[in-house]
Amino acid sequence: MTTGIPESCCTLDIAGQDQARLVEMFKAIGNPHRFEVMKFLVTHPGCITGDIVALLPLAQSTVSQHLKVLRQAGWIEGEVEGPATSYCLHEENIAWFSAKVGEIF
Amino acid sequence: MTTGIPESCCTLDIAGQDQARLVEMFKAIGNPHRFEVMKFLVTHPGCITGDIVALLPLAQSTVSQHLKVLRQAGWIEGEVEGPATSYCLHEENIAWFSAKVGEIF
DNA sequence: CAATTTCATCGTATTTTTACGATAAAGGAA
DNA sequence: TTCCTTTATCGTAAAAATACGATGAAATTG
Repeated sequence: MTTGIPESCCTLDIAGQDQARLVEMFKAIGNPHRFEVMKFLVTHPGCITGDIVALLPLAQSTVSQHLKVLRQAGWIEGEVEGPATSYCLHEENIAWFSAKVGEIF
Repeated sequence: MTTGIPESCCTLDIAGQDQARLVEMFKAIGNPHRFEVMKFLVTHPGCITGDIVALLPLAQSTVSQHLKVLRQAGWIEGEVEGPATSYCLHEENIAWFSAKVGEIF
């Protein structure tokens, strides 16, 4: 017996905490500047805030804010190294994101 | 010869129009209400605006606005049917999204 | 035709996001 | 210690997103 619902291109079979976490990741990466930061980190892992400030046409404080959004959403992680902070992609969370998107889309 | 850059969990190998389009899709789906609409459409393809209004704790005009955002980002398509509008997932665009995310993450 | 249903759009208020300059904290260099 | 570098945070202004009620257009109903 079938449901009568035609097959869909995706299931979107997700809910609760997982859904909220995924939506927050979507929101964080759904900004052109922040997406650029992510791209940059692929080829410049461990770079410091100043490198990212140089990349973007934005003030240092604004970049710092964008980095905070990416960090809180789980896309990146920052490590204090002396007076600087070095950033890397958060590989574990990105893998989670990739897997979830693969499951539901 | 290698680049000296350690392997990454993703390539994010995308640019230009494709990147802009993808970021806009991320942004549109990065909202809890809009994500719920997408989930609903999986199981209720062809439903009308009023069905979605009934789903969300929002005014009709607000829901209409969210539907517009999803439509403009390419997530859904609406078809006027008499006085109503019926909505479906935009399968082609969703397939594009899924493929792109799969490529770069 | 008149009344009703459905929904997109308009005008507007509120909230959130984005952006900047200034400041302060923390570490390294002189 | 005294500077200098680096960067997060604070305060605030501007822009964008979100939300609502009211209105009007379009199609169906009576």
